[in-house]
Order: sequence, then structure tokens, then C-alpha cells
Amino acid sequence: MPDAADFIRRMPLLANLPKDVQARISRRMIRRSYSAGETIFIEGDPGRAAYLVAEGRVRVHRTSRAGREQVLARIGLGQLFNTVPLFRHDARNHATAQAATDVTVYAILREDLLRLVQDSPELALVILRDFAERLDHLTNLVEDLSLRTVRGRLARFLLVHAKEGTVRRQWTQEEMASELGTVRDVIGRALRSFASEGLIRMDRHRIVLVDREGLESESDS
Amino acid sequence: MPDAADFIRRMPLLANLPKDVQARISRRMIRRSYSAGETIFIEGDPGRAAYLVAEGRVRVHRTSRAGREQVLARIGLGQLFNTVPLFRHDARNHATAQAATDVTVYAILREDLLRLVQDSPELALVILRDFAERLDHLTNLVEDLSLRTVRGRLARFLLVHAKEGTVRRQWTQEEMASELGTVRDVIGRALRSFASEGLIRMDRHRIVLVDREGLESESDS
DNA sequence: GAGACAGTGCGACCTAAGTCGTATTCGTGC
DNA sequence: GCACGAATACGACTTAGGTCGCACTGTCTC
Repeated sequence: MPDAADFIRRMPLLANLPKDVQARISRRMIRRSYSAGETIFIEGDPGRAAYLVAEGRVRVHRTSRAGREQVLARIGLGQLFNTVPLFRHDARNHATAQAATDVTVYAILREDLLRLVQDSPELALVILRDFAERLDHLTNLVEDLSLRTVRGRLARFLLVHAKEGTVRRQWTQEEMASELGTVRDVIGRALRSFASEGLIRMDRHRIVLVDREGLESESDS
Repeated sequence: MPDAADFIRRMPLLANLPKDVQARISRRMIRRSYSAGETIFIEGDPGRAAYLVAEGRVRVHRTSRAGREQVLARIGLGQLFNTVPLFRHDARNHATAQAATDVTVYAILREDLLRLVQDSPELALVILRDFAERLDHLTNLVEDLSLRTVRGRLARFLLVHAKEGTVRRQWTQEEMASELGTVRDVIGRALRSFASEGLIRMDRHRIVLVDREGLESESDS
């Protein structure tokens, strides 16, 4: 079993913290594992802890009464999540977290982390930077949902997630839909129409960007 | 002309900071005024400063190419804005700020505020709390835009902004629309249909909530 | 009281996007 | 190879909501 202190030292986010802060954090961390699909916590429950991902990936999302999901964040190795409720009076989880793959996390209790933040401006700064990134991401998402069509959002999504002309990871249409605030069918239609217009090419479930410029002009609505 | 140090002492957000931090902040603040409608900064410009509102209100928004606006935050007395770019590598304003009324703000330069945050965990905590609130608001907005109809959003909006059965401030339909991610016409239609269904009543441009329960059940989609 | 202007009301129309049903393809395990 | 489930394709249909045109109303100014 890997050592918590050792883990912290290898995480870019926390590696630069003073040694004593690292030590205090690692003494407080509680290791937990979840298998793919399992729910880690539910929106509305008391927010007792924040988490640090040691292995695997986590999806943070909200669900409508009709069962439709909107993904708010995907959390990967070395990243924090559920830090928001720590700093609010109403300390409830404001979304649901689910293991996207088999996952190992370190939990840190609210009080412990708050005390650490008060004592360590360096740690505060780490969380501030994390919050700033998250705010940026959510702001972009709001702009997408409010001011862009599904075609526009999808075009942007493809451009952002493409590396060397192909979309890196294999996203299912369902996953893209829950990311972009729509449903599977609509994503499918849009992809097919992009393909028929020569903007992209399907290469056995990989998406190849053919006409980057076309996609860019498509991406504003 | 009111004194900056005196102003800080009266702001709930900053009143509890240690005296020396307050003094250092007030020494760094630059007072500026804008008249209603004026633009304070534009999305994409270098984010050189954060602001504290001393008087009036500010709208932070994004605009689509077609000219449609989505409001991200309304900032009032004693609140901070444009703090996000301070903590990002790409230090650009990630939205546009506009004076909603005649406004007086105190600007604090990026470097100054960053230095202060490093030295004062109390100030860091103030900003962390502010970020947490903002994240919560944006998360709710995303849920609204992605998972609720305009009727649902409007019902929720009315419930949230109602005090003693009437909506406090007089919002124009245009303002509500830019808040809820739609256009004036649609808000008008929805309000009229709420009224004809007996959920609300129009009392010369004030909105009176007649059937709270009805609105609540309307508010999930 | 005449304009002028901002805020609304309201009908006609159009389109993006959500819904449904069913067929097809793909990948994995046996 | 076959079977099975997951992921997709695709046509038919419905609807929320965005667009346009224009009329009405209240308020403020000169």
C-alpha cells in the first residue's frame, strides 16, 4: 500500500508546500476506494470532507428530476474536489460525485482542512488557484449553454479536446451530451452532419478534425 | 471625500481582518468612478486589478456575437469582483463588467493583492468564501440552463427574489431575460401565462406571488 | 400638451432541439 | 464462429423557445 506522505510529494499541486504542512495533511488523510459507477457522495448531504484523487477519475454532476445529467467537472489524478462546501455556511455538498473509473481518494475532514488553510497561506493559494480554474470552467459552460447552439458547443468541444487532429480519449456520445447539456440523439445528429459537411471524419470511433477553420467558425453559434 | 480606511472598517467582508492588513489594503486602493452604463473592463483584456464596490452596483456578463447577454454576477456594496484572473496563469478578465448604476469602486492591483493574500490567511479566507459563493451560484445557473425550461427558471427566480410575496426590486423583463439565459419576449410570455394560470398577479409592474406552491412545483422543469 | 423613449403586450411564424421507435454496428467473452 | 450488451444510426414527429412586426402605455422633458 502506497504511503500518503509519499503520494503528496509527487502531486504537482501539493509538492511545493512546506514540509510541515505536507506532513500535517498526510496525517489527516483517510484513504478510500470506490469501484466504477459507485456514488461517492450526494448533493444535499452534509459536506463533511474534501477529497484528493489518488487514482482514477471522478465525475461531479447534477441530475434533473427527469433523470437528465449535467456534468460540472471531471476530476483526475492529484486534483481536489468537494472543497466548495468547506467555505460555505450551508456546508452541504452542492453536487453529486460518482466514480467514473475505479477510484482511490484521500478524504480530509472539513475541520482539519480549514485549520490547515488558516495556518498555511501556501495551501490557501493552492485552493484559490483551483477555485479560479473551476470558476473559469463554469463560466465558459454557462456561456455555452446560454449563448451557443449545440452545434457551436460541440464544435468548441472537439477543438478543445483534439490533440494532433484527433480527439484523444474515446468519448461516447452519451458522455459528450451530459457534458454539453443535451441528449445523446442530438449529439449523434450533429456529429453526422459535421461529417457530411466535411468538417470531421469518423475513423472507427475516433473523431478526426478535417476542417479546423470550419469548426472554428461553426463554434460561434 | 470619504476615507478608504474608514470604508474598509465598515465593510462586513473586511471588517474582521487584522488592523495591519486593513491598513495595508487601504494604502493600496485606488478610487475610481463610473457612470451608469459605462464599461469598467472588457473580457479578454489583461486582468491587472481586482475591485471592491464602494457605491452602486455592477453587472458582470458575457456577450454572444449576436449581441445576446448572459449575466454572470451582480455585484453590490462591499463585494469584490474580478478576483478570478488574479489566480490564473492566463491573467485575463474572463468577463465584461459594466456599471449598472453610477458606481464608485476601489481598485487593487494584482501584485499588491497577491502579496497581501500570501501574508494574510484571513484575507485568503475572505476570498475563498467569496469564490465558494460564486461557484455555488454558477453551478445553480448551469443547472438552470441545462436542466430546466424557461418557465422553471422563471418560477425559481420569482421565488428566490420575492420578499413578503412581492418581488423586491423592479426588474425589467429584459434584465430577467439576461439573467435567466433567454430573451425579453419569452419572459414576457411566461409571465403572462403564469398570471393567466393564477400563479402570480401583476400589480402595476410589481409581481405578486399568488400561488407559491404552484410556482414551486412549476420550478422543476 | 406634444414628443420622445423605455418598457410591455401580443399574434404569426420558424427552427433548434428534444422524443420515440426501431434497426444496425461494434466489441467482448465464450 | 455465435451471442450478448453497449453504442450508434436514422427517420418521423412534437414542442419549447427564439424572431419579427407593430401597437399600446406610462413617464419624463421641454
